[in-house]
Amino acid sequence: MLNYSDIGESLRAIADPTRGMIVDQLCRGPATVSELAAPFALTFAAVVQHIQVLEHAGIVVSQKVGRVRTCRLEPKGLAPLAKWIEQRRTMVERQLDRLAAYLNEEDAKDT
Amino acid sequence: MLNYSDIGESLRAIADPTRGMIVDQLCRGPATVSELAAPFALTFAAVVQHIQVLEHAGIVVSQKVGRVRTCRLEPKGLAPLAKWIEQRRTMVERQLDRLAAYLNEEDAKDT
DNA sequence: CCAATACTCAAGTTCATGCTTAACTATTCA
DNA sequence: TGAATAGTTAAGCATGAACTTGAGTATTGG
Repeated sequence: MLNYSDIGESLRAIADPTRGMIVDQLCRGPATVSELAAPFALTFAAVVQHIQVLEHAGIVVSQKVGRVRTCRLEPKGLAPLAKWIEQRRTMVERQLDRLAAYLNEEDAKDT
Repeated sequence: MLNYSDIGESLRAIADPTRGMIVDQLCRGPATVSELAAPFALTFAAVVQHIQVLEHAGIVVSQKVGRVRTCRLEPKGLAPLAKWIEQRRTMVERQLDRLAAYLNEEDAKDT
């Protein structure tokens, strides 16, 4: 069972609006740092810092060729997060099932 | 296609460690505000504020009976988030497939 | 009815994070 | 070689979010 400590960092990484939109952008394919920075009304340095956070969290990988750094999403990066959410969703479903079963039981007693 | 604006609030809601652990706890079943507060070295008020954030984000629902408020996870609360992540994961997979196909093509040319 | 419980709310403080500035390195190209 | 491009890094500022305090309401039990 995954718990919060397993996903905290990636969660905090994508929780920032700018970083969330960078992920959205990288979904459409790899991009350079300049390309990623272009849509934002931020300094270059700010965007670089965001990319560093995403890389440290294992969500983005990059490689530098010459003076150009190209970033892309790490395929396995979002996997633990997906798993954590899915685990919680199924547990809540099971809770609902148990509740329904309990209510049926009570109902049967009454009649 | 979901984009960041659709999930930003729920993402920011669960990105906080305390709130993440509250969600973890609620996974095991409904709990009162006092029960949720117990594990933390925080004031009651702080935990109440966290619960309010989770409720506002649609992740937690609660009802008050007498003086006791009982909280549980909203089954649909994490659904958009799960969908957003899944969309991104499949898009990255497709990128990898395209890359593999391209590399195979190049390979064929060389031989 | 009084005390204890369970929670609510408002106001003020503190601290982390995001942002900018500015100075720097490395690469490309004319 | 010199200028432009692409990115890196460090330092400091500033805003918002998390937290505390303190005072309040509503409910329960003896």
